[in-house]
Amino acid sequence: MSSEEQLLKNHGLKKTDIRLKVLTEFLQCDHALSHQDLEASLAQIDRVTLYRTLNSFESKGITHKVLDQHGVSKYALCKSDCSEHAHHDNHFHFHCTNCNKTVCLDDHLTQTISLPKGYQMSDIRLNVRGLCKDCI
Amino acid sequence: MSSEEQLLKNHGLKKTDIRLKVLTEFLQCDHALSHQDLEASLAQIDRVTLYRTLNSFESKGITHKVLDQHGVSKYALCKSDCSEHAHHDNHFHFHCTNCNKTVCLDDHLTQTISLPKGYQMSDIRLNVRGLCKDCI
DNA sequence: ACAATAACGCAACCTTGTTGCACTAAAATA
DNA sequence: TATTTTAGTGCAACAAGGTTGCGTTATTGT
Repeated sequence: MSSEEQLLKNHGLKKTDIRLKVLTEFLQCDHALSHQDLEASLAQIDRVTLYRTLNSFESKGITHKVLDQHGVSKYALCKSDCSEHAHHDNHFHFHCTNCNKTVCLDDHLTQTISLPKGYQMSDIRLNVRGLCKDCI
Repeated sequence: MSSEEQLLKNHGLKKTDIRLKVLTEFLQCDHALSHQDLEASLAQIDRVTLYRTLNSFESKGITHKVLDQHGVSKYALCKSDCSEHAHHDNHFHFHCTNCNKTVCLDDHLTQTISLPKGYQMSDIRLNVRGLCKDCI
């Protein structure tokens, strides 16, 4: 059974051509992919189906979503134990201001953040912007 | 001269009715405002003009832009010495997951972030999500 | 007061993303 | 294996956020 099929099975999703193709893209790629990226590499795929595919991957914990520097959604495979009800995607993300690629970083927040009185934190999104290795 | 007029003069923008009204909104408000917020409180304003107003405020350093948790632009007055060429908006922002209000926090990043080899950081966006004082 | 310049208002457009519905394919069951 | 259930797909239509072009109007420096 391919990695793609394994992923679908493990997360309780039916095996379909489109899902397998989209997963192949993710597995071959070292950065986060936008809807537009995927539409380009998988021509002839219906855009609505692709949106729905990305949404079910996210809600089943196969991928996590990150908004890039322009507010556009990008998706990347979850490293490990994300489940339907809890994403563990509080790691940082890097956005290249030149090529617009987004990559996951390994770092987590260590400093404490002081909030105004009465505020309650649930999670944190830290986005680093700059130039990636290919754009320096 | 009103604070609104002062702000326009200091940043080299012509004084117009619309700009004064938009600035009044910002001065009266303790959280960041979206285009939609402003369109609602300043009815009868042309939406394109409002977009252009917000863009010139940002490029002249009167306001800074922050993307909220859904990727929608919100604008808030800059605290002090932002100029045309350098925003100092590396402070954190808080997004309430209930009422969707965005506020500026005073904290800055103190921890160092390790990037992959060959990557270069230019700035950081840290967004805290949670519940604000009115939504707990 | 006047000319130069910047701002405004409108129409049209683009991109990202969603919803409804009819049709088709996957998988569970018999 | 044939059937039935269930989920996925494709299409049309729509909505929100945001931009561009262009003619008109207002602000400001002389």
